[in-house]
Amino acid sequence: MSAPADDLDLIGRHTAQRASVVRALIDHGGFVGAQTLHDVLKARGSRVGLNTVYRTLAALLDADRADVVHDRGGERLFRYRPSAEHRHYLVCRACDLSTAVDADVIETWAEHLARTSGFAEVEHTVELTGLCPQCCGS
Amino acid sequence: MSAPADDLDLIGRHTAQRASVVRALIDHGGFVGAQTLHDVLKARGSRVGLNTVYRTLAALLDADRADVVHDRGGERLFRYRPSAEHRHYLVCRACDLSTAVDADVIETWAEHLARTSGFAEVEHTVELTGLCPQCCGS
DNA sequence: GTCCGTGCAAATCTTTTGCAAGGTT
DNA sequence: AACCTTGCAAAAGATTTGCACGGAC
Repeated sequence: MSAPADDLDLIGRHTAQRASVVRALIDHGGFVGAQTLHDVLKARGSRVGLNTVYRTLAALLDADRADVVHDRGGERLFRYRPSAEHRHYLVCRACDLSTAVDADVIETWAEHLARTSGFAEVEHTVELTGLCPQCCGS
Repeated sequence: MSAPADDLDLIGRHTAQRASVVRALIDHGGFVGAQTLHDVLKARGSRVGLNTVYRTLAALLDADRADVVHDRGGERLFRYRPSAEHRHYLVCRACDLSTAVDADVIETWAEHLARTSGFAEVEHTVELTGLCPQCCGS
């Protein structure tokens, strides 16, 4: 079981609202939209404002404790990141199941590109989607 | 010089509006937002509706004649793709200068992932940003 | 002539912001 | 007590949609 308190230290003051947002994000286990997370919290009885959800997620991103991808509708989906290390994910387009993938190749390539392109402060985003074994069979 | 007529064949009927949208996208040379493109067209005197710009861009994406990236504000930026082949770009965060990069490594990695992950129809998006030589010096 | 594309405006949707009230340190 | 955080509502911004008209085939 994770300890949201550790994460809260990274994103500001300890409040019940932020704790419940972080807990809900962790419990969800995969990528989830801010509005969906808000709905989940409401269903749980947590009276948390939508903008608090947004701000908490933004703070987690700032602290490198969350990853973000764009879904096809332009909505941003967030996923909790237990460690502070950079990660990439393969997400199922049908059920949203997401799995972290080994992307050392990408990191190496990105570093090489940073050195040879003349560009500074090179950052990269990699989004992988597909149909998971469960979904491509059905 | 490119021939928009060839592109129009891919996206539906030949109309002056679509031609001007495609022409403007090509002339721009880099990534540009739909609304900005609309402004450019207005400045040129082309009375094209914003939704026509959106539809034309969507049609180009469908036909693999355009690439899209997300800027930090959530806006989608489009770039004309002369050939139908898959490409990746390194975009300057300051001036939007974009250059295509050699991403064979990525393609190979993505294919490998598709074979080993159990996922089907794996697609990938790679977005690279940095500060170009012009901008990181200033 | 038929059907698709266009334009205008309104609607939709996500995300951000203003401000007073309440909680944290 | 000082300052940050919350919540509500409204604003902002991008993209899509409804519908009547006009052009393409």
